[in-house]
Amino acid sequence: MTEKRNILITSALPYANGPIHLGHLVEYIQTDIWARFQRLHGQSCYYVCADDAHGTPIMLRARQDGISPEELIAATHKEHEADFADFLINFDNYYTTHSDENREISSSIYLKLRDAGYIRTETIKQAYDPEAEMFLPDRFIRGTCPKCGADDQYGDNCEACGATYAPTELLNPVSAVSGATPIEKDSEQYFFKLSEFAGMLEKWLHGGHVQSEIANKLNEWLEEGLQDWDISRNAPYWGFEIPDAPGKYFYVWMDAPMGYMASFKNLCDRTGLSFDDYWGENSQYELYHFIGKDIARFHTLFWPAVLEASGFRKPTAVFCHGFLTVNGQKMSKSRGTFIKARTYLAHLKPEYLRYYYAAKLSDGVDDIDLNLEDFRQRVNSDLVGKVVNIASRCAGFIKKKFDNQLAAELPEPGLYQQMVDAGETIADHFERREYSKAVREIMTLADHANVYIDEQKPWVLAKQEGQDALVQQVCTQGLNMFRLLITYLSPILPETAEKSAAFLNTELLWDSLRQPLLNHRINGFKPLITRIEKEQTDAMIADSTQNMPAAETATGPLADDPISAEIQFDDFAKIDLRIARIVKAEQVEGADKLLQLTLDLGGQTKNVFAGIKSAYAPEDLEGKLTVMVANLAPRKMRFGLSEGMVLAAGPGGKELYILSPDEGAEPGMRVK
RNA sequence: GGUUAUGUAGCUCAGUUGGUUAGAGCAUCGCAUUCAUAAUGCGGGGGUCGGUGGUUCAAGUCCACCCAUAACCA
Repeated sequence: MTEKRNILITSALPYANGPIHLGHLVEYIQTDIWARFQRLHGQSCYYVCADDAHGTPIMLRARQDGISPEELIAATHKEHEADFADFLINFDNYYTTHSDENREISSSIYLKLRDAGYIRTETIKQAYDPEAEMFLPDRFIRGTCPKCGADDQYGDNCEACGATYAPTELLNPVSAVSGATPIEKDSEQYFFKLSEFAGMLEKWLHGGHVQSEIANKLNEWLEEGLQDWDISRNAPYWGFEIPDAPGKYFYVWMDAPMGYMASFKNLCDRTGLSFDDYWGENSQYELYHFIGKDIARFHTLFWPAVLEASGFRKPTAVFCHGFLTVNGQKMSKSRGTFIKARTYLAHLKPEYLRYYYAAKLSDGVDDIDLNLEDFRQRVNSDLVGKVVNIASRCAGFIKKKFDNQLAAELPEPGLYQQMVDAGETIADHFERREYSKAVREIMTLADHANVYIDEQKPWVLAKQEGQDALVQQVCTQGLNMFRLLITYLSPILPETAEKSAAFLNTELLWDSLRQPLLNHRINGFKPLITRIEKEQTDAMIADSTQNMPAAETATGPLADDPISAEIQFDDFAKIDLRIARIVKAEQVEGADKLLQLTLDLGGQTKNVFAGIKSAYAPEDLEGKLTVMVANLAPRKMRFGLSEGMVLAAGPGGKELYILSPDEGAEPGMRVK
């Protein structure tokens, strides 16, 4: 083997004001698999992380809960650590940004930046809450969007129309802290001169340190021109005070990435590792940050520039991943798809999720979808039906007939060798973070193994005289193939790998796979993974579903389009609604949205142009019963006379739903 | 609104520099099998590759515009 690599990797620091959810776990699982793979492959790989424990939201949240920020972050730290441990995330250190190490590192980096002339101050106007006596981050100002008029929008962008703006442009702004109207107030801020690093960053981003999609994005920012970065916040603020500036604190995004260093420093101090070997300016060791695509800017612009400016090495690479959707949509508390790590664990084993994520992760920044139906079927079919089944169908014979003793040779060494050789491709996929390809490759091998057993039919041989030796050999072949597969899967399924090692009575090491297990006594087989039942995922969703108070339901048909003014019965009675059968439906030449319908009212037919082309094909409508406004005054349209309306609901486009009566209704009947 | 991505079978995804009849897994259907946690094997059906134009002998792949989704916009 070539010389051992020295690797340090990190996952982004989760914010210490809330629980870990399945979206977070995409990243921790992705990183953990990579770390485990590197170690399994004989490399030195340290994996550190920490809670991101500073900033206004934590300060306010603690205040709201009536506890100190220290108490809040201590409690959250405990929860986070337990969640990660139970998802088998194997950190070498899980620390916090609110630590002595981080205070020292961020202060010393700041002083280096200042002494090198990379810090300047400038007085700018900022939003200020006169009642709470504090400056307000954009997110803590709410008001009416200046573009679309939507109420209760954040100070930086509108969730309704997507517009971005300055908090000062917001109409009727209020502080989310006190409800007071914010005023503008001068404040002296400390800026890091990011603009001086444009040349370095330009070079860096083309050096293969980021994915192409991220490089494109960085290019765009560089072309716009880099502005200096405001790294200070005013008291009251929860964080570290800037050494030479009383009342000024480091912006949370300044000391958060330094938390990577601080966590590692803490590990070094405990274990005797050399911090400088990893972070020194000329370090030859590898450093990787796994992050979500939303925080690319902080890790690929600010962070390399700060490291460069303060005499540290820059990351070897920053790996971005996409977001998690559940059942094809954004996670939603009201749909029950905002699933906390803890809630998941109450119903399901962590390895199911580790496997499913692995089966979908690539080296790209695409979002991945957790489709719960697919999740169940995929995990059951791949892990239980294919992989573990190989062990399960061989183990019985070895136990019953051969007292758990494996044969002295493999009947098909060629097949075994093929699977050993495939390990190289699989390792390559893991290395390049193409886990989905690695998984597909491993499952193809599992298919081969099952085909082999199916062809050899040990259950038939077992009933034949004098074939015992062959039965033993076939099952030995099968179990050795299982050993290969589960070793390849061990970065993804550490617990099952451990159980399998106990079953096979051996260690699972990538490098010893070349040598099959022969003349070897194994232990009794117990089910290694059980199937996911639909009840389990259903219960998890039910547990996650929060009935949102009506006030918080920001969107939805009723919120978007409130109920109209009250009417009297007479008003309603004027409308003559009738059941109608669509006897003919056809395209209207030249019309974008219309279909021409011929409606039978039981003896009388009416011609109606309906704007439902985007949602219905004519052939799907013919023969259907629906409801029409029969006494609507006819209206001459470009394509002919329309003699009524059919009733439909929905916002438009593909989302249009025409009404249909329950069975038994007949054309011409009045609807009342 | 701008930018960067994404849009391929019911579901989840592959499709290299444009090149025969667009692939896989799961689901579904049929057959076989019963060693195995109702697991396995063989076979079948299923797609106008988001839409519309264009470049080309040839477009899922390149270009333009449009639609939808996501992230970012200090």
